Amino acid sequence: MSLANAAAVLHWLKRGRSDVAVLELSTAMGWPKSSASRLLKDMANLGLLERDETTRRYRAGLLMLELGRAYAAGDPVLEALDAELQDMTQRTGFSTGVSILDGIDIVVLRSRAGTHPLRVVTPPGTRGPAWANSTGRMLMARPSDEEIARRFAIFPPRPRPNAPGTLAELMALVNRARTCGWDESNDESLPGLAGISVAIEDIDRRTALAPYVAFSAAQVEPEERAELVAMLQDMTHRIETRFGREPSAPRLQDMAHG
Amino acid sequence: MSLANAAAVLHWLKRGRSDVAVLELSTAMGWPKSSASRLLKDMANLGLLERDETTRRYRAGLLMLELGRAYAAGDPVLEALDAELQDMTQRTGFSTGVSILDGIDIVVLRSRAGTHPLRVVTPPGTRGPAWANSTGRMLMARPSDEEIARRFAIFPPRPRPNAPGTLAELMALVNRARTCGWDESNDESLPGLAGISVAIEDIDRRTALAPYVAFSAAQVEPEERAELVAMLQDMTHRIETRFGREPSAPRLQDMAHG
DNA sequence: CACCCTGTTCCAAATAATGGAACTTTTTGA
DNA sequence: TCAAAAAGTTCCATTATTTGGAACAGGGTG
Repeated sequence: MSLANAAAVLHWLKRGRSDVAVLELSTAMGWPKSSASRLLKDMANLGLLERDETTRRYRAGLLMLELGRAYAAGDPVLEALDAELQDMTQRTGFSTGVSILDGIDIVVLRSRAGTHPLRVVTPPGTRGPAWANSTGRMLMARPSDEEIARRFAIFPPRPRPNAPGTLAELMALVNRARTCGWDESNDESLPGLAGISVAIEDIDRRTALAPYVAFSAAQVEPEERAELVAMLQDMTHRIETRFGREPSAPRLQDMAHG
Repeated sequence: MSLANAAAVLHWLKRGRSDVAVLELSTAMGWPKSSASRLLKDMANLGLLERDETTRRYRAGLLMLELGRAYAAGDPVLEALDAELQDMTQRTGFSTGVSILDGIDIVVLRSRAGTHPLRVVTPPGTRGPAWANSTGRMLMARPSDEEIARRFAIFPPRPRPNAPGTLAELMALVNRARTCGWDESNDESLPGLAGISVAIEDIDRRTALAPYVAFSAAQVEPEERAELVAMLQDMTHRIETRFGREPSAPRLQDMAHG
């Protein structure tokens, strides 16, 4: 089934290497050399891959870039968030973006780098650990406890010591996010990286979107963080009312946050 | 041949609609309903597409976003350009980016929106007419005249009155770009949009990259444009020397530019 | 120059894709 | 509210395509 094999190649390219050689693929997948060679050649001819003639290796094609751009393009809630976040980055200088939940990961849909010296760059398409992210936990506020428990049946290793390492620890954070309507992370996924996020329901796509602000953990004092929380909550409130929906989350509470 | 059909679906999604329904695809491709239904379902199961359960329509999947991000990621010249352009946007407030040539089109690889009120937003993956773009003409400075003539055997319609409409007009602009080492466009592809760009060889990828600045045509005076040209040329000069190559293009000349 | 490593081509056997028809579900409109 | 049309799905025998071992071709290296 060549389609399944082609999809396997793409998924394999997604996780890890940016490049594939024929023999590499052959051994990794356990396919005969001839099959690997033929499949890669066919995929390149169809525009799914590109071939570097000098190294004879294959990489993702331009088609992927173009299709990736179209992902979620035109979604009204997402576009509205994106526009507001751009203003927020301009006013505060911090990096901002929007993520969604995919299994136990978050995937960045939109982002822009801040103007502060320490730039946090997570371009659209970046995947990260949902359990070690404020965005991930805000998005996990929606699914039921059972659903979350099922996804984390085997709990993944902590990316950093600060991240939750057990289901109980994660659920504590998720519950905090549920009651407060916002969440923050500190040095949990990447060294020195901190973030604050909220969440908003996207009716069209039947998922939730999590707008976020990211900054250096050492860079921002608690008072300023409270300010950022308020900005994010005001933003979602504005957008929810604009799209004729009940503002869902409570606003502006409990800045102590544990 | 299911792989070819799947690729056809992806290319079809790229050009135009963001959505496909079964019957739509069936009629567009001339396939039986059953084949269209099966293929779309299979592609969704393999993660190439996503299905909107309410509308029963299919769209590109997350996989495409993730593979798109990886496109050209890690290419040293591209990353260097991207970093420098980010500074340039911060200093000047204008939108900047990097494009490549693909046939008679340009495709944006990297971009960021400026801070000026009129924002020119062309996210990575955006395709545009190379003949009606300063970036496109800078990139066409490399191929031979014959090669260009072959690509434009049938000359495409002008996107705007200002754009070249014949091969002769295009070649005049390309030759200007060749001698000057930079090019500008004014209201040629999109109403009121102007841009300036240069080009740099990318040895690794065996293509040329065109960094650009984009702005509102009415917004920027000739003196400031000269300034922008100098900034772009200094940037490429810096990068060329950093990567141990002869600076190729002449610098800082003929600002009148026709 | 010969060897090893990687990639390509070939062809018969085996497997998976194809498309018409029947069937189910959703939408339309009277 | 209900019937008819439209859109989508499933089924299955036929057909065509994928598959993989083996032989072949480059190309770099000692």
